[in-house]
Amino acid sequence: MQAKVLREFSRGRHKHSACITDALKAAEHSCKERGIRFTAIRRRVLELVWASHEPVKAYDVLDILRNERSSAAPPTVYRALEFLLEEGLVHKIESLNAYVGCGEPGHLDSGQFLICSSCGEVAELDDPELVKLITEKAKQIGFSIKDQIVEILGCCSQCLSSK
Amino acid sequence: MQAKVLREFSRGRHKHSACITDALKAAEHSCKERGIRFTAIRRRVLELVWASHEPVKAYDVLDILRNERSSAAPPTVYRALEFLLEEGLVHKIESLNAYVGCGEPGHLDSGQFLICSSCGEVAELDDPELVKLITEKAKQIGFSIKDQIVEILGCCSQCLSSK
DNA sequence: ATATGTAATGTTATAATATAACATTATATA
DNA sequence: TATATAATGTTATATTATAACATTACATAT
Ligand SMILES: [Zn+2]
Ligand SMILES: [Zn+2]
Ligand SMILES: [Zn+2]
Ligand SMILES: [Zn+2]
Repeated sequence: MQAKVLREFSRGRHKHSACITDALKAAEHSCKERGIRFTAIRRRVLELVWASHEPVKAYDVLDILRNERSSAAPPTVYRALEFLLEEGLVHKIESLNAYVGCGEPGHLDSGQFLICSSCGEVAELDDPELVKLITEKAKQIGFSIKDQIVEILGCCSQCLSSK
Repeated sequence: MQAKVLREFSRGRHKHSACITDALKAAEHSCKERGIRFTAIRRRVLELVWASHEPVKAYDVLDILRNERSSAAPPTVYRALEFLLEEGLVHKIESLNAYVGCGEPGHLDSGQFLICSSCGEVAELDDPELVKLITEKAKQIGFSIKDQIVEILGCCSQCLSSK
């Protein structure tokens, strides 16, 4: 069984503007469905997080936002990120203190992240088999799982083949 | 197949001083074997990281160190932690920005951490089966693994049974 | 024992990441 | 339109981590 890829590596040139518009459209839809406000700030922060396939730093988002909105300050960004995290629209990469857009808003389990140390991009998998094994292993020692963080460091296929 | 527990939850009262002395002894031995200097600062920082079964913050270590050594400053602690991380004597819990002692210095793979949100303690597993599955899943999409981070959040058996 | 190079620590400053607390404004709906 | 709630503005500060350079300790060769 192969893992489902929620968020891909960019794999060379592709029409990334489509990644962004898809993500925004999905977010809009998801929020509308849940009766939740997808404000201009939240939308713009999500757009900036999706600027590339690399994880984005909160203060890099802030630097851009400051040029557009004089009132932008750290809480502006962190509140928007908090909202987006809660709604499952972005994920935090804990080992990088950085954020990535979620390729499939609203999927249940938290994904597994592949981090390429060569190109810096991050992909997201959703692998029920892996989640299940982790759950079982924990259960065997009497531990009850609420959430799990899986961040896999290495080199993506694109970077491997271009060596 | 059951995961090997490298670092246990404390499971109620136990002679924790033995955990500390064991860890220091193991570290001393490991460093001697590798011809590496286990200085007083490094030893003391490791001892403080092992103060309990909960992960420890760098600045909490620093606060204690300052009372013992007037020259203690952030680099004092971060350098010691960096050394201990490199030697496999401690691990960083990325999702908490905190550090735990390694229950079995020198084991090869990075472990899997169980974080109890009730008591705050952290256990470490070494499960080759899990490592293997993660490696295979990554391989299936052409990704080559260098390292992996697994942090499992939930509730430990001790806390579950005391509810 | 002394010189020499390297590793470790000291010291000061600052960068990077994140939150607290309270004021103001916008939005929904009664 | 009044009211409650959610969102944003604003200022300050907490937390986590590193840069850069000076000094000291240690191992080893002479
Ligand atoms: Zn794209
Ligand atoms: Zn890559
Ligand atoms: Zn103990
Ligand atoms: Zn517990």
